[in-house]
Amino acid sequence: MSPDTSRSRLIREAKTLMLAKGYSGTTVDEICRAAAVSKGSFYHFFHSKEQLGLTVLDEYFSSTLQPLMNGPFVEIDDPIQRALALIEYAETISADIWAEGCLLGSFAVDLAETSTKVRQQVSSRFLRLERELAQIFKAAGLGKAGDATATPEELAGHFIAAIEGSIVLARAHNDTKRIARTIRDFGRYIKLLIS
Amino acid sequence: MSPDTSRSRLIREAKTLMLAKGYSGTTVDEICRAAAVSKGSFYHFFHSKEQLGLTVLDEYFSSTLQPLMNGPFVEIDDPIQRALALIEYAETISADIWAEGCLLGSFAVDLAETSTKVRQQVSSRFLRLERELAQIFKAAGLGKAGDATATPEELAGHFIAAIEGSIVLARAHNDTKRIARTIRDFGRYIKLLIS
DNA sequence: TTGATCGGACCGACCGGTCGTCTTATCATA
DNA sequence: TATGATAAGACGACCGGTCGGTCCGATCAA
Repeated sequence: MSPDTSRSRLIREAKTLMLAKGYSGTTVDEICRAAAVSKGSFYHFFHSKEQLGLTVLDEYFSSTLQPLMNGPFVEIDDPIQRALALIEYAETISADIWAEGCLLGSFAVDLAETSTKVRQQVSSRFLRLERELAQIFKAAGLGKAGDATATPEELAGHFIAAIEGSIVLARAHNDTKRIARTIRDFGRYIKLLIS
Repeated sequence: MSPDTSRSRLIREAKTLMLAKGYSGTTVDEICRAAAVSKGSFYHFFHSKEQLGLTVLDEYFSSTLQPLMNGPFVEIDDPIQRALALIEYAETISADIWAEGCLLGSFAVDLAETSTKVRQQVSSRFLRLERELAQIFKAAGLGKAGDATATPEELAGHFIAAIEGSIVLARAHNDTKRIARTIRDFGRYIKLLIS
């Protein structure tokens, strides 16, 4: 599963450290030390710290965020029940997958005005999530009405924002449970829209 | 209003730079250069970078976030209309006050695991906002019912999370309007709870 | 033998922070 | 009104250490 090569160790330790202290707050020396790899080896595998960052971002998305969209809810046929199950699933696993923060959000805050390349990667990955969520919400019949109702895209944006924001608050208050609580409340909103 | 002393210039430029590049990504030399102040003077006014950070945090809260809670809505007598006006007010001014990000959220992400002092300051200021919001929601009769309804505190937490998260997404997508859009959608939720 | 992998000394620039010195405003005393 | 003591403010060279990144020789499997 995780091969434990020098390269994979560098990525893994970089992910942990950057989640804890941000991109700028994490040094290459520190990553090398944690991965028990020399600096020469580091620059054999990555030609810059930024390139490692992009690689870590990719790994984070496909190993942590993508699985979220492949939860058990995908097998539910009724689109309304599927949408509700998705939110419930997110609530259930939230404490596990976001206990240390979210790398997309962290990189967005840290690097949006510093590295265009990172910003674009973060943006496109958030958009991918948003599109998938909007599709599920739309299939559930959400956001079809006139003026006063949200579009599926707005609901998806609200959902992701609530999650990302609650991750920030969880860090600030040192209280992981906040994430699940906020997701649960977003679920109440969706239930109101359905009924 | 803003005195333009060396000290105030240091705080102002530090705020701008730290919003743009985060705490770790901003150096003391850089702040001194932007404020046209020598390094000796910097350490005459602040005995460390962290102390400047705490000062900037304080200034940011009282000059940017506290005014949000003193908007025109405070003069509305009907508690329901007041709650709705608060959300609308937040939506209106969101593009202005959060165009460059939110220092509370940024510091939470950057420093929560590095500096206990900063984390506590961020936490207590988020809590202050949350309590005030919860009070307004509670007065509007929100969250009094049984099991299936959110408490005023949960709604306030959801509101702040949605705002903080949308600020992160706005940075990621380089699109400030996202913040207002998310706040508007939270307003729809509150309207549903009222009716 | 060759190319991937690894090791770590080394680089110039920059980090947060110190220090001694100079200038300027304040103010009691003569 | 002139004087001298005091202190706040300003300055930038300087400190040891660390930054991201380079370089080249050693090691190892094919």
